[in-house]
Amino acid sequence: MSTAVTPKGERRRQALVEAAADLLLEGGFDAVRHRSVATRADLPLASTTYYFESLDDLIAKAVECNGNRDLAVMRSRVEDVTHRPRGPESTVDLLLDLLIGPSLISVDCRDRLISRYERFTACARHPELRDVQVRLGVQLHDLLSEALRRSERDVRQEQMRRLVAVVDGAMLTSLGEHDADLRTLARTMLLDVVDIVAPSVDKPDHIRP
Amino acid sequence: MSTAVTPKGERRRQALVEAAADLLLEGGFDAVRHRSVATRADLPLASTTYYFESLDDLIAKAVECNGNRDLAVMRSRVEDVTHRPRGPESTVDLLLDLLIGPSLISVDCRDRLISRYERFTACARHPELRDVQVRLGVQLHDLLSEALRRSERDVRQEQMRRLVAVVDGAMLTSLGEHDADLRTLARTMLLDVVDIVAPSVDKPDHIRP
Amino acid sequence: MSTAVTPKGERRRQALVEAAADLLLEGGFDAVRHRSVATRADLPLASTTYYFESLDDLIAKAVECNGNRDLAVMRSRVEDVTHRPRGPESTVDLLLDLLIGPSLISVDCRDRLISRYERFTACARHPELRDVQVRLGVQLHDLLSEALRRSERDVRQEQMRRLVAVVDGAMLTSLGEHDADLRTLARTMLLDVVDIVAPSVDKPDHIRP
Amino acid sequence: MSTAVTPKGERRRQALVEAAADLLLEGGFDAVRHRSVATRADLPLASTTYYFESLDDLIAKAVECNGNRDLAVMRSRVEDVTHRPRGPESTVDLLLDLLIGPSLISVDCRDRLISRYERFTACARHPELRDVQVRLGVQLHDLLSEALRRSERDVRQEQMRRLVAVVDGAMLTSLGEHDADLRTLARTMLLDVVDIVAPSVDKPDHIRP
DNA sequence: GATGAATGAGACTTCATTCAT
DNA sequence: GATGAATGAAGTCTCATTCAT
Repeated sequence: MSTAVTPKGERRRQALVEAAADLLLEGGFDAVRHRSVATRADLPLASTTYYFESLDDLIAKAVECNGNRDLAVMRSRVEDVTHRPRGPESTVDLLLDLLIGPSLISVDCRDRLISRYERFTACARHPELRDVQVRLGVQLHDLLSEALRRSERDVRQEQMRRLVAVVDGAMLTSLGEHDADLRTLARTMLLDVVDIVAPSVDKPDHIRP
Repeated sequence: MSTAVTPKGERRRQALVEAAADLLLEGGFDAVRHRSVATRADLPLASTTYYFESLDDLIAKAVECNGNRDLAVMRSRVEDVTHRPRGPESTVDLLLDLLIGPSLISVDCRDRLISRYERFTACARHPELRDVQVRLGVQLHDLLSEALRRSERDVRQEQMRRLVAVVDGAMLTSLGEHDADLRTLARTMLLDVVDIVAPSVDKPDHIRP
Repeated sequence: MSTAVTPKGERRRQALVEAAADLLLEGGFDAVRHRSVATRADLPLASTTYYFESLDDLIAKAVECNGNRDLAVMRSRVEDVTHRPRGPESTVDLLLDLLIGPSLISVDCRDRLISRYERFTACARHPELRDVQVRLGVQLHDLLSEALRRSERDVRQEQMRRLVAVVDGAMLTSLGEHDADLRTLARTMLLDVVDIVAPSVDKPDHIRP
Repeated sequence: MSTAVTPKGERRRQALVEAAADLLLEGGFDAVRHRSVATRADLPLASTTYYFESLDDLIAKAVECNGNRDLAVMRSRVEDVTHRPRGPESTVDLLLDLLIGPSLISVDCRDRLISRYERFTACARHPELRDVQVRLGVQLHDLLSEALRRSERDVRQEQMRRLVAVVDGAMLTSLGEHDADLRTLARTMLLDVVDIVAPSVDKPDHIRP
């Protein structure tokens, strides 16, 4: 009883959000139903409508939850960032470590990635999700800035956005491929860009004389 | 009756696919239902299960149809490609003209774009869609190669893929933003990359003296 | 097989309407639910939405059905009308026989009456019921005209409407009373009016010299 | 604290009854729900079950409340009754002024009327409402008697009941019509009756020489 | 006394699919 | 071959009421 006690209601609400987030991760938006969420959280069906105005509301919360989980995972990875070797290749790997993770062996990891991109496309048809998404985007970029600063790389915001876009584009493409090794694919593509961009990534002072 | 006549059945099947594709475009996957498709095609409800094994089957065909439509639109744009001015900026605009279109005024155009990215993420959960997607990807790249060749730009396959990835990543990001001007956003980002990549894209010696 | 065969679907639809009409009669509007109707008609739940656009649609049909039943009952009573004795009292009884029935012993008969007046008030909040109600009103008045003509009474339209209004008002009032004998109450009130009106009811030529 | 202070509980109970009465007026019986009443009264949901045995109990109180409001409105109209001109037409208008009001422009006024007749029919299915209704009926007739006495018209109880029945019947009928002008309709019908009944209503000798 | 929390029952409706014709 | 008819399963959501505090 040393930690601040979360009121029971809030705990249940959170349990529902997390159940919904899990389902979202595992089965996409179609898997998030009142029934499935309630069952997963081991709570009565009616609790899903008691704690949330509508299913869309619950889904929005689940989306936010997954976004925050995504960020939390990345944040934990930032801890290990300092004192890395320099060089373009290392910068690329650093970025991939943060955005994608060390490898994609676990299904869970792949699901998290898929869900991330489903989140983007969902925003197109569901404007109510955009606020969440924008907030998550800001945090992501702060986090990446922090990571690059820690590793003493001087990468500008714009460069960073561009590199992230390349990763996103690469991931997106590979979602449509059979047995794609997402990380390797993104890595190749990223290196390809960075190869040329490199001077500005790791040695900013050399780029424009 | 010696000429190639599409049998009535085949015509109907196609009508259903196109109706489904329209719905997919306008309302996403959730909008494609047996009923809605039949109504849109002005055909009996049962024809949707008669001509297709299941709804998923019909959806797969609709996805393919929309992919082909996407390609057709781009193909028609390739016609106007020749004799363009050179320079990185023009290359970027060329690419955007092909991938996104001259502008995004019409809702229809925005829908086509959204649908394109929904297609990618859908593949992640529905492996049966990947074959189609791979085939479409190949054709897209052939088409882009052709376009660049026509405009006498010497861009390598890998560079092209990378630039497409940037566009895709940029588009994806902007789907999650309010009132995003998709084309301008992609353009800025692309120019940002190309600016540096430029040497290898169009006559490097002209960019940096 | 000598009668025209009603297609099965139409028979089922009618069965649902009648089940709904029964429930409407017995329990009022609140008693008409998808489930209750389906159960009563011994048909699957989904048939109620298959045959009717919505519950409101089904209710409207049930209302019409009950209205027609009401008219049918009255019509059958008209058969016995001819060769009645004259006199104001007899005119009143004739009207009551038609509108209310010979007595109110049976619950069924009371329900029919209650339902009739619920129909009126329902129209106030549900404009979609008014068309039906207007149509029924016209038929009622034709029927009453016919009845009075048969009994060789020369009552004018306006007089008739007025007398019907008295009956309706009396019935309405007695619905709010305990153990009210609806018919007797209406009779007293009607006689009270007719007493004075009488000359114009049964001896039109005497009323205005 | 010696004066008659309504305890807080009683005030709240009354607030709930009035909220329910408002809803009853505006949306009919279907609009009276625990939730809607609590929200309208700006009181906790549970207070609706705390202060009333059941929803039906609360509804009964709301019905009574609306009945009393109806009477209060009429009572206030009685104030202006004295020194009216005589004649059948004026008697009719007096009655209509009391029962219906000067005009039906406001929605609020129409709602009050609809609710009045819904009250009658509700009694048919809900015997627990009849006590209230009987009490209201007595008060209405006292009030009408008073009004007629004030205006120095010598109308007998039975005549009055009969005239009220005509008004009620006319109103009921017009609820089922499109765009009905309730007051005009009732007026025409009433005049039609009174025209003949007149002798006993106001100075018979003036009507028929 | 009062109420926030909670929920079982049931409301209306959609839909993929089956099947007899 | 084609389709109108039909339905079980499941969807979202409302609501009267109970109960612990």
